[in-house]
Amino acid sequence: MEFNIIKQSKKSKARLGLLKTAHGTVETPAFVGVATKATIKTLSTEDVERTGTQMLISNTFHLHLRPGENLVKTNGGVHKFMGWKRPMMTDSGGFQVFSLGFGQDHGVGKILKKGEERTIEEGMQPQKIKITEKGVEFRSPIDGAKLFLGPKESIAIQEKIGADIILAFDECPSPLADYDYMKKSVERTHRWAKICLKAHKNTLLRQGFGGQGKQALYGIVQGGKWEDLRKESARTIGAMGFDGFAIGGEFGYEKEEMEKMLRSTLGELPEEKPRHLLGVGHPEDFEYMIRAGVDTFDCIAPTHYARHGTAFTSSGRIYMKKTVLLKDKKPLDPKCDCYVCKNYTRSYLAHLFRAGEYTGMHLVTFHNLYYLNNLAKEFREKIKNGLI
RNA sequence: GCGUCGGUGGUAGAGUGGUCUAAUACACGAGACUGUAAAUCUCGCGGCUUUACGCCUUCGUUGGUUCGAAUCCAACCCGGCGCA
Repeated sequence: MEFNIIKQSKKSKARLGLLKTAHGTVETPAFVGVATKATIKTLSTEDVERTGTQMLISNTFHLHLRPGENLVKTNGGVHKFMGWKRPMMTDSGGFQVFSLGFGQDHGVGKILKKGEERTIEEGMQPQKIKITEKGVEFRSPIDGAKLFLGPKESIAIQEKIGADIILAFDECPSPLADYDYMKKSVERTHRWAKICLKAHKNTLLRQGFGGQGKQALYGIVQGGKWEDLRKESARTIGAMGFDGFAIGGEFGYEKEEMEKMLRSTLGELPEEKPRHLLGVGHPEDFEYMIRAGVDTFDCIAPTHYARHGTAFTSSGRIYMKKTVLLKDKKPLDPKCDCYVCKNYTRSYLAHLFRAGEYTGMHLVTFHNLYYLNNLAKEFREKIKNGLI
């Protein structure tokens, strides 16, 4: 993997870049589609290409559970397995430490709403999983079987899955974590990062080091909403020799606060290396993330929301189940060039959603992904033209 | 015409003397969702209001029994089935 910054904005930290991998080049800033189980739900891989998606992220934990990394490997790796020709990354399973742990216990997402008062203190453990120095004991959501995932395991699995970019195994701490919990958690994530780096280096040495197919490894910065922890984490991870970086966890409530936190975090990382922001990407997030200097970012919103009936459009969100839409013969988004907007009416899409037809989810998923990819493209244009 | 079974909220369908505005499901309405536990979840769904488990109105219609009826009785109306 190679990363070239083509243009650095003078107005902000935004930059235009080219992320080159063995499976092609990603023009950054770019939206990364979430293909957790090696598929964008409801779309064929060909459909995903047609949405303009440049890169996908799959998940170590989920592919390990099913079908198992060995099966992926015997199919020639995840690209061949799913027929995807463009770049790919895999998440390490770190997010599942949160979502299957404290996230599920407290019914909260990674970004907290204002007014939440519960806290997680140092030493506390989630109900369903157990976090130790070695890693995390999980229960399979499929059959309840006991599983263990730690830094070494995660890297070994990701090497077999074979994405272009893999991530260090981290703890994605709950936004409810207090300062002391966060501090300990970040320190452990740093220790795990070191183990991941060493494990992957050993693999590369065994393989004869380098070559076009060399898998890049990103370190993950944590620290929650505390600026000192974020900076410390960025400095520590930034100095370890990773190929790039990912920012995980939550970092504030308000968009302005998030931008500020992101900027100070990214300010501690080596400029020349790519930064990926994990799991943030509502349309409203694009501007501040890109202005802060984020190169790539993934988010389940376009695909997840689509299946739940929410479309992202140039005039805001549209809820597909509203009765009034049945009488609306306009395209989903008149300003969009995607084939859904060119060929179908809101009326028809609303009908499909009311009827519970899969095609509705498929079409809105397609549109949402197209819309976000196009939005990223518009921001690249803005950087190019010095507007942002 | 006789016999028989049955008529419950938008629909289907529980309930067979008080704890019934009436289970449950669906439909409908309003929300939520940011490295996917998720084609999911939450809330509302007779009316009114000082939003309380307060008042009023509802279980085909009318009348009756009872302290009290969706529940028991009578007549009537409507529907299914059987026999003429």
